[in-house]
Amino acid sequence: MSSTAVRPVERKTVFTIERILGLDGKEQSTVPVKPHRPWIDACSNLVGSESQFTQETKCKQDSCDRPASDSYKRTLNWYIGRRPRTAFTGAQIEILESIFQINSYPGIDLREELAKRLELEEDRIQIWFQNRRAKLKRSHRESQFLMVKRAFSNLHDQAGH
Amino acid sequence: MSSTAVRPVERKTVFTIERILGLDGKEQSTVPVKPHRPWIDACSNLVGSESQFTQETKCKQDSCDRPASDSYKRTLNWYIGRRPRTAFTGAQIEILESIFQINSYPGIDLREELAKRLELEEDRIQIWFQNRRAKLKRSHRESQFLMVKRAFSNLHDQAGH
DNA sequence: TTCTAATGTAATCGC
DNA sequence: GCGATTACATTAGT
Repeated sequence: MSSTAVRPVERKTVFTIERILGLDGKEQSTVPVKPHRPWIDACSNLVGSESQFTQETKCKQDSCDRPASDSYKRTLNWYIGRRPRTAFTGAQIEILESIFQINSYPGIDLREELAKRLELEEDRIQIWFQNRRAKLKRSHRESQFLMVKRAFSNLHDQAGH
Repeated sequence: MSSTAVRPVERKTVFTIERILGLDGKEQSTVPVKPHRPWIDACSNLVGSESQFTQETKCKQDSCDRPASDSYKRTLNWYIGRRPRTAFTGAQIEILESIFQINSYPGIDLREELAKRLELEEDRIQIWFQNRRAKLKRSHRESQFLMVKRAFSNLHDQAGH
């Protein structure tokens, strides 16, 4: 496919098998790595331990691909037992937000303190601040984009008349 | 002389947790975080641009009101801020489903390809696959639940006689 | 009503 | 820690 053929018409890209399977580009080097799941211990050590991962991994990732040729990799060992999503209460969010206004990079001691106060694990706090910073960054990027766009519109308007 | 005077309080830290928690909920001049609404650019850059986001955030909250008039549904402000629901055609669904059978995690290149073919935005494709995966997972959970329930019933039946 | 497109965000992985 | 991506819970449109 990649070889140059003497064709008058260059065909558009086609649904190749590789592409549909998400295999185009590279081959899978799927070494199943056991992810870090500390909270699983409590609830699932009764079942046959050998089938737990082989089965699950397979059924979720038998179609999982390698880094696609022109973009990102979704070649992660697909989440086997993902931590149950934490639902923060309104009061917790309120506190976290107010801290965030003052310090968006709380050190370990402040995080521990918060964890104690809010009755959350320190890990949840850390993740929350990470995601919160990402959100802030997104919003900044977006408003910047809008401002640039608007500036261009204004230029156009002025030039047009 | 050698011993320092006993002071009841000597505080150097200003931002203690207590302090931060003490003023919770009062003056958070939080910069309103803007949601990601790329499609607004295309259709509403003529209107007064300064009110665009202030309006939209609140209208999500109390949007659960009746339309003032049925004919103007689309133009009323409770709709602002949410992408109009995409209605896929049967043919589009058919293709998407057939791809999904093979690969439920299409990479960016396959998604772009699909987008071109089906005349959809790549984002619609991505969201579709996300929702489709969620649906599959739901159905798996449900059937598993049924199987477990049935197994229990059988146990009961056998034990009961 | 049911199903599902869209949204927000917690959790995950790789760097 | 960050960027990218996913899963999950929820809202809302048809």
